[in-house]
Amino acid sequence: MFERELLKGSLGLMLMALVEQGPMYGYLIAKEIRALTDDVIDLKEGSLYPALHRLEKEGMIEGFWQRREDGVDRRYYRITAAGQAVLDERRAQWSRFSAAVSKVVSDAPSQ
Amino acid sequence: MFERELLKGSLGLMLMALVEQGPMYGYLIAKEIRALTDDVIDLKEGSLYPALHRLEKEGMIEGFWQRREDGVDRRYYRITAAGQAVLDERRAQWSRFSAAVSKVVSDAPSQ
DNA sequence: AAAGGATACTTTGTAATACAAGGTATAGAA
DNA sequence: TTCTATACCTTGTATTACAAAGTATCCTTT
Repeated sequence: MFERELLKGSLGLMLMALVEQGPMYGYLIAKEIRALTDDVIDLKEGSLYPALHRLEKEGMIEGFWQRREDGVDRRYYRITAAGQAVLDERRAQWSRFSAAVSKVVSDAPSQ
Repeated sequence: MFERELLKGSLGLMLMALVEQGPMYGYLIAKEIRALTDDVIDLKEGSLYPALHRLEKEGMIEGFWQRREDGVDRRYYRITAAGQAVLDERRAQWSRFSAAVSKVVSDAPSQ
């Protein structure tokens, strides 16, 4: 990912936002993000799984194993009540922050 | 700064965007960013000065000392030609990235 | 049948960087 | 005199995305 540093701080937010819509597992989350963003954000496994573990450890999401018919186990995650509250907060924070950066960065010189 | 991680990757961009408008020195840049963003982004000195040094070392901006009447030295920075090219690129990148995050994070469930 | 790719999860080590906390120095206000 | 604002600097730390490696299954292609 060439926007490596940009991703920091917004990855957890995106993961929580996706999991909020219903139980999802890691691999699918990565695919969803690629699809939604036209490959602008292409999450690597070394980022994705540690981030999910981190969020689970913090109590933001909770994971559970689900066995498919073919015997393959997948770890689904859903958002917790605490996670929902933090998500709402972080969503607002992202709005403020991205608007602030855009303002500073915007082509138009001040005034 | 409570949005510490969010800032990563966008700080250099903001500094270059401000310096693009004309020579500015560090302390003033921090004040400008606070003013423009209504204190949403409050740059700490431990972030600001190393970031300016980094950008200068990379050849994105160039600094020069200017002495005020009272004898105080200030280090002004202006953007370089190379920096201007990179800034244009990063500005576009920021647009793509922030739009992508906003899409993933947006309240509306997909479809 | 063998090879490759997609699916699906995991781990270890590394590089990058915002910031806390300390420092220096001057000028003006309380 | 003490405090605040101005203006710069540095060292050490915590965080975290990612590269790279591994495990295992299934399906498609050669």
